[in-house]
Amino acid sequence: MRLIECARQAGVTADTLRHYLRVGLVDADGRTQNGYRTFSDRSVARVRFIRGALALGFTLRDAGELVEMGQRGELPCPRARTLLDQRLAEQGRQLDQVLRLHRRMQRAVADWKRRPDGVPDGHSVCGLIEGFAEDSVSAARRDRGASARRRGAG
Amino acid sequence: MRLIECARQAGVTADTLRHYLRVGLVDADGRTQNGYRTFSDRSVARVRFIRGALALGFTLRDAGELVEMGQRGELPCPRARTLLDQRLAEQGRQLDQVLRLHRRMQRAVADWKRRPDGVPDGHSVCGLIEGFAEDSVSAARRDRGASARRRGAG
DNA sequence: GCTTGACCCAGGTGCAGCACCTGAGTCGAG
DNA sequence: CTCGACTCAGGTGCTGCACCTGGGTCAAGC
Repeated sequence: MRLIECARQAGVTADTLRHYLRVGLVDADGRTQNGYRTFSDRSVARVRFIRGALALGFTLRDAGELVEMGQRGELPCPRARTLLDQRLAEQGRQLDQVLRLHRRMQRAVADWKRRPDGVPDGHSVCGLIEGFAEDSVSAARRDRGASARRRGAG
Repeated sequence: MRLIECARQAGVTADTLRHYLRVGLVDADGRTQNGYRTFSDRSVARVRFIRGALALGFTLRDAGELVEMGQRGELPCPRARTLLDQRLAEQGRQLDQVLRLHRRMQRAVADWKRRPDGVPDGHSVCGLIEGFAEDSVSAARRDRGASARRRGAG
């Protein structure tokens, strides 16, 4: 089958499948004379696996690693357990940050209802943002500092 | 002052400031003979404003728009209110998806504790992921469908 | 045989928001 | 005049695709 049929059977767009080809997560079986790629059911199954992995919070790189282990005859499941634990922990931290940002935004919306628009005095761009910034920037700095430390440790 | 000093006073890295220069959010005052960029206190203030905006959930593009309005002598605050409402709504949807993913991942972790590693039978890559996929892929498809509809409407 | 139109192809670029890298310049100390 | 610590400018890489360009395919109709 050709690219679009493989994509359809796997439930992804042609662009998505092409992306997986580019980064080496999926290989075509071969090429027709005019250069079109051909695919088999195995490719469909692999794309489905990748989508399942993404839906569980794995990265594309993780999915590639697991696929390669399978190809080498190793058992990917233990590695999958380890990775899932890692990704869940990362997700938790990310979730934390999104929640923090969300609360900041809610506070800003509420706060701004009680404030007039700033005057354009040449020093400030937007008094609302700058007025709110003293708290929120330092809060954001704390957040970023924490994530930077995590990256450094990882 | 030179690039790194401006960055330090604004509380960002040199790379971040260079990024803002590249995308046109900040301009240097000029160049020394050897091509080094020079900055003034106004640049520092602008970078601080951008960081404040980011910390409130605005995008870099939003920040650029507000800055330009200020330069044209318009009052950016009303626009900032509108944008913040938009960004907060988007954030809420994103938060929703992250929460969904988080719960999926937690369910998978719990589920996998009761399951043995799959056998490498040549058909499947990782039985754990593929066994969990039937639910989660369709759930993820619903999620993506919803976000795609939102993109289409926006 | 030739065009029209609907689809499909491959490979390139763009997105957000930077971080990292390369190769070169600067500048005081020895 | 060399050494080393620091800085500079501009290029590339990251994630996971979506969109674009310029062409090929193929059946239907004249």
